[in-house]
Amino acid sequence: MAILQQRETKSEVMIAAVDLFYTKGYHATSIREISSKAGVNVATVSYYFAGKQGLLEECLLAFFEPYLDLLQKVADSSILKNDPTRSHMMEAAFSLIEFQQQNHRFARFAWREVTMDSQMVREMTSCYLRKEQYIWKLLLAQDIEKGISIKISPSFFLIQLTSMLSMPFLQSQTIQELWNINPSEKHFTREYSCILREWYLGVTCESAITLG
Amino acid sequence: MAILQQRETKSEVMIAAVDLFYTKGYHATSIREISSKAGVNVATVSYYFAGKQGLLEECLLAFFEPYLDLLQKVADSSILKNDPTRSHMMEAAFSLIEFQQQNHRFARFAWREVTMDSQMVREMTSCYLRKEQYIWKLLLAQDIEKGISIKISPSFFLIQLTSMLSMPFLQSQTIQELWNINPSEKHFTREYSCILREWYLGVTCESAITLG
Amino acid sequence: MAILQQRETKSEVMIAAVDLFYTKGYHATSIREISSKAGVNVATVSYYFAGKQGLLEECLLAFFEPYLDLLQKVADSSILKNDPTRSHMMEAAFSLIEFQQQNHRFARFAWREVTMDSQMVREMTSCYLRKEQYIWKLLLAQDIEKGISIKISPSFFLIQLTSMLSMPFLQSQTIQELWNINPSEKHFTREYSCILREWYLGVTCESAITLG
Amino acid sequence: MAILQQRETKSEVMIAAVDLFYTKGYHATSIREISSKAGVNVATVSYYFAGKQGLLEECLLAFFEPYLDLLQKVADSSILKNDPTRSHMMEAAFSLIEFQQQNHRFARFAWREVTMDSQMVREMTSCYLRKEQYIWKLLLAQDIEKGISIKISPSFFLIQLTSMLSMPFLQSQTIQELWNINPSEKHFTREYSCILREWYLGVTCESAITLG
DNA sequence: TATGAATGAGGCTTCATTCAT
DNA sequence: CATGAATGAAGCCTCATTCAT
Repeated sequence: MAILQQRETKSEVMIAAVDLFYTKGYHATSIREISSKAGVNVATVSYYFAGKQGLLEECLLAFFEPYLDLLQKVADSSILKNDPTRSHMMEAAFSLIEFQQQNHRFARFAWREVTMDSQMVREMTSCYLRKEQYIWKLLLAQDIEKGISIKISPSFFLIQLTSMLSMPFLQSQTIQELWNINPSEKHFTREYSCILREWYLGVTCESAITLG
Repeated sequence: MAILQQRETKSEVMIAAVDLFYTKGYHATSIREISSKAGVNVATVSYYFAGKQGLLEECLLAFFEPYLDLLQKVADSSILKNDPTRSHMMEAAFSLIEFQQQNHRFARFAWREVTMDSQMVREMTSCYLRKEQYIWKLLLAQDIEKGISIKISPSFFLIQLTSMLSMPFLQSQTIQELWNINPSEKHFTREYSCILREWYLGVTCESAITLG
Repeated sequence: MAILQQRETKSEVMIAAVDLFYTKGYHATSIREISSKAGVNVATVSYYFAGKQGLLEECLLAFFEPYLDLLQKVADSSILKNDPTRSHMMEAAFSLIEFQQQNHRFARFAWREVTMDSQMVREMTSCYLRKEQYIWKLLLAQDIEKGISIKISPSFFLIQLTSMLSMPFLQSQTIQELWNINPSEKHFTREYSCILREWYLGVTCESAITLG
Repeated sequence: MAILQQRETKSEVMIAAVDLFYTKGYHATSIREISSKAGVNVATVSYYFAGKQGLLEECLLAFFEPYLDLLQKVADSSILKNDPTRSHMMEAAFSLIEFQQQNHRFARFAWREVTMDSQMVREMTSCYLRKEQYIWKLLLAQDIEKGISIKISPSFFLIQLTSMLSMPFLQSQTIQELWNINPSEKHFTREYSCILREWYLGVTCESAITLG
């Protein structure tokens, strides 16, 4: 139970932190705000995360790790099943949209923070984004094997895809205000998958593949 | 000459500021860093911009104002010429890419800052982004009149277009590291216009229109 | 004991603050001076008092609250005893002189600060001085009931009395230099009570009342 | 005319300064506020007064010099006329009240500033207040010669008198709020002279002297 | 495990002043 | 005479952190 309590306190701090990072950004948020929002003492934050930077790292990991795990999982099962009638690439995309919608605060904050260039961010970029790229290339290769042909160059295709995955969360305010699409609402997943699908149909040639 | 000198000092401060904001973000940058980079006294910043926030505002305006002016100018001339063989929408897009490439630091910093939700940002969003949206809708309507038909819904089309305009600058590090496309280099304009064109061809039906 | 330690640090800061406020005035005193005089860190001041203004407020309260409490206490006991042979009004005056002599630094600083017109001062004035006036009027009415008759109008009487209570502390330097009466010395209480008594005898008609 | 213009600018600055000193005190007032209130450039203040402290000194002199001159003038004429039916002491008091009422802002600010103990204030005190004391003693001696007898000790008498002369201006807010006597209004002179007269009658024995 | 006291560093701003014009 | 640019110093405050408990 002691352990549980620790877990609880710790994750409450993280939730409060992400909430504030999401709104104001990492540097504009003080650990005093975080701790008071979480209802714990200021020292507790340093105690659990060894400083503010440690908290940031854990928060970023708490987003990127499951993000990559999910992508990996979809890729693995896709290889296992090897269903020729489905674009597992699109399936991965839909999953990631759903995951991000469920953690949209994490998503916005994480993608924004990756925009800065501190040493820590560069290290994370090197580690996670490369893995992500690797998996996408794999999935793309698989789709192509299945007979899907893309009208544009594979590089451009992947750039467009990956940026479409982060964009609505990163620029959520703009998106929401101008187009009335809100990544914080549940049905966003369905709506945005629709947009993705239309884009996909636009840039690929028709084939026997169905989009889940 | 006195005025000139003032202008010089002031714009040197702005240049230094944008450089640092671009790299580390607004809140992580201290005005001491800015002033020492600009080679002026700390107090000079507050003297010219009435505080750090004032500096931020002027920097944002220094990006969004010409950005919108450019878009407006292209829209105006497009209406004047009314050349049925050209997509003035794409021409606008190319111009904005070029403008942003020439001011890529401004661009990254501005789009990132728009990601935060402070009061000031919200006011700017209301003012500038709405105007931008309005012009795009106008241009789109014109293109459609000319006989271009888009395969996806107009809303989705504009969302994709506008996010493709900011994305490479906002996520420049990721883009560069993974795909070796560098928005800070001159030839990026050409390369990225290429990507845009392919996307455009993918989501529109063939027509007599040529893309400049 | 932790609480004790806190109290100690906090009150050491207050003592240092009043010492400096007394000498140079609130605005001319920096919290650096205060903290260094108190032997604590600069941040400690803001930690305990939430800023310089908070320190000022607590210092003023630390004077006006006991001041009013004392007046109230004398008034209460005066009503209880209802001794027809004593002017409880004068007794209250003597008590307040003694209290102020014991805290003459507080007194000078407080009365001087009340001289400024900031919002905070106005609020304090509204709160404390009105209560004080109310009690004086009560005491005066009681004295009159006992048969004391004042030669001058009650209003003028109270104005003279109250200003004689604060004057020697507020203008202590002048008083001391010119008349060699020093509010910081213990025997001032006796001396000044003498002055008060003479004044009182001058402006009231003789009666059976003795002045304590 | 050039000289006149200088005079005008200079005195406009002084008027603005006293206005602000009166309200917020010397240290809480910045020369930027003063200069902007006076409608001149910041540098002008340092130009005319050789710094902020110089401005303070001139403002204080601008009060104490005419104050003392007035007192001296009344004393001189009193000696000349030597009218046995008038208390020239009271006449001096009435004159000083009138003078202070006409310059009530100066008065409050000056008496308050004398409350601080900086080196400059001490020097001024030494110079002016001693002269004042000297004249009062002279006038008192004259009155006594005329047959007026005071019930209280001469020292106490002078202390009471001088403090009654500054008190209403120094503690004007309190006085005004509690007793509705306003030193900034013209008729205050008459009202307060009345209070003074009653006090005087209380502490002196009846005589043939009339109070103007 | 969790806290409150206390701190040193640094941040932003304001101030009074100077200097060239 | 009067000004605007620019500055160094200082002011207040907030921050992240540590330490004893």
